[in-house]
Amino acid sequence: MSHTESILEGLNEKQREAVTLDSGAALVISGPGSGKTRALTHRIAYLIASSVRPSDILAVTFTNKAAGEIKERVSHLLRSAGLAVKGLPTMGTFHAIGLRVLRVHGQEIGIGKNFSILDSADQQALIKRVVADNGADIQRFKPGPTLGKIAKLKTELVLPDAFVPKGGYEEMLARLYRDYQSRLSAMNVVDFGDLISLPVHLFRNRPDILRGYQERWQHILVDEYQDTSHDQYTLVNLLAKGRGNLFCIGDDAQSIYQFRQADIRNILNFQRDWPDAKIILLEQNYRSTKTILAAAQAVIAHNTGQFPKDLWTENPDGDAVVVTEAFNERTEARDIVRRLEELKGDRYALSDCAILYRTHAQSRAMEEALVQAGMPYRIVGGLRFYERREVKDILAYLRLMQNPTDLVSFERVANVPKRGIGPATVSTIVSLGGDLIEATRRAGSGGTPRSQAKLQSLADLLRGLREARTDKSVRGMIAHIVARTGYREYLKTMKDTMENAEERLENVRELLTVARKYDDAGPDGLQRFLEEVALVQDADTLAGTERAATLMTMHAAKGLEYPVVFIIGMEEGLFPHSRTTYAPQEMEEERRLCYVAVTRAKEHLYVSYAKWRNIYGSRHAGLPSRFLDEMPDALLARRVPDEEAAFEDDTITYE
DNA sequence: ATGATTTTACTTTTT
DNA sequence: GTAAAATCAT
Repeated sequence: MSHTESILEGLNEKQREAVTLDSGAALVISGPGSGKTRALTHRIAYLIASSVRPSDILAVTFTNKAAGEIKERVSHLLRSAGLAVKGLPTMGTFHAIGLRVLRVHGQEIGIGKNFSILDSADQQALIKRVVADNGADIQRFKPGPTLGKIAKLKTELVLPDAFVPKGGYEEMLARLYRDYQSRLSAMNVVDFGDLISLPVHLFRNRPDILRGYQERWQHILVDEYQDTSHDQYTLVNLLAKGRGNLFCIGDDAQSIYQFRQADIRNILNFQRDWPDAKIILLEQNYRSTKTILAAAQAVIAHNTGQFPKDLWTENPDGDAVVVTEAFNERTEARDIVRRLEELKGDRYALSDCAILYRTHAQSRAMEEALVQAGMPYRIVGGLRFYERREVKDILAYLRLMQNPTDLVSFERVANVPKRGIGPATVSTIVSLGGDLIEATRRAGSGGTPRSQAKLQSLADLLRGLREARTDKSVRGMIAHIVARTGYREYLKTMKDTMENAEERLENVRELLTVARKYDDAGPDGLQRFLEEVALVQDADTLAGTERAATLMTMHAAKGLEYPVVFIIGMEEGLFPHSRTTYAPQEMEEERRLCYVAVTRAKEHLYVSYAKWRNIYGSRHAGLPSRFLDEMPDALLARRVPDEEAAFEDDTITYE
């Protein structure tokens, strides 16, 4: 058997067609459970088997997890096809690719080589300062939304100078944007948006540099194309305009990140951009029962302007979708726990079950019921590892070592652990600008003897840490920081419980484990470590292999599948969420989210709603979600559990 | 500068 | 209802 034959083995006709396409542009619309990753990985392996050099290939994904999985599967495919190739294609997230370009060409756009990356919380802190310092009304320019508007301008590739404000609000926004951006460069940092938009601007201004990348990446493949934003789209198109070999795969019906600037038009208008593009539809579903698939399709049919597709499956009909009306969120949760108990006795493990909800806040009632029943569970999302306070503190120290002008990091650690340096003093130091360690030292030569001493000791501490950078590994530096700052003692004195301090220390140890990878990296170790933690936010070791049910938002569930899926809180106002009910576009996105949630289920799907629900402390009557009405009755089995069980330990359920 | 108290706000979030 | 942020005493 030839190499290519081996790679094509086991693919269905459509998959094979996608994998073996000739050069040129192609769009593969891949329904849920239709083998999207399979098509993508086999395509890459096929190209290599057809003697394309691996280094000529660029594959772009949205998550590190996806990039890792593709890498893994491609090398496995190549190995089992008996192909010995040296090197693998360039595979990574949009942001990782952008970062690579910036590291090489930082000089050309004046950000140098040693910039660091601001994460979302840091951006938040910075924008607050900018809003305050410009005398903007905090009510009209709340940090989150303001940052959102700036991010949007960046994805639209509008630079501060090119932004033409209309009206007073935008006048101020323009000022804030300009100021925000100039502070970024003053600190020598970039935000996430810059990782994509700066390379695009670079390529537009420097065709010579673009040319080099076009030559280098002759085959470009993009995963989850429906989620690309305008700048990502432009980046891909600029690169692909070289050889014209562009392979995009995705599903317009699963576009659920428009609130994060994903632009569904990128996939819908693919043919306009690439008139000769081949379009292939993967419509066979290997995941769900006929019933589940039919329910999902019935819902999504209420949207307009999707790629027409007709999903089908050879899987059995399966059971009806069970629709449960609960009295309130607690009875809803208890009902699910009872159901989990039954399933557990049957042929399912808890790890086969996922409980999906629209908002994180909904997890609590569910958790309480699970804890009460002594049933193990794990929650995906919520507070992530790199967002934890202790981790951020240590990282801020490290970033300050790498980049002494990073004032966001400086502000974070200046008084952590508490050393009597308040906001007033910090802003004095910051206003001196430049190297903040140096600025601290200079600020320490004035003022009262008392504050002098404090500042000098902070300056000494930071200087000592920075010197440690030259002869210590990242791991050594973290240990050094913890030791020299008295961080351990600080954690213990915090008004937290003891176990909490222990848990926080455990997180610091976990950070050491991550850092170990860079032990042998030499002088670049720190920079590379900081890049990894900036770009890999979900470092939560997916140690969820134990027998536990999984709880997560519907967004977090995208790309996953479970034999048994529960969707809770199917009520108007919650899902679709009240904030989205009026704009048709957002309504359609909610519906796609429902489609995504439903199609996670392989064998059994349970959906539920509550007649009464506590939201922010007050009680609200709930109506079943319109999405339930959109599922044909023939596919549903409705039930209303006996409410007596609900009341027995629930005496204060009255008005 | 810091600890206590009140006010406020609150969808989703691959990087 | 909660948790973070703003405000108020010390």
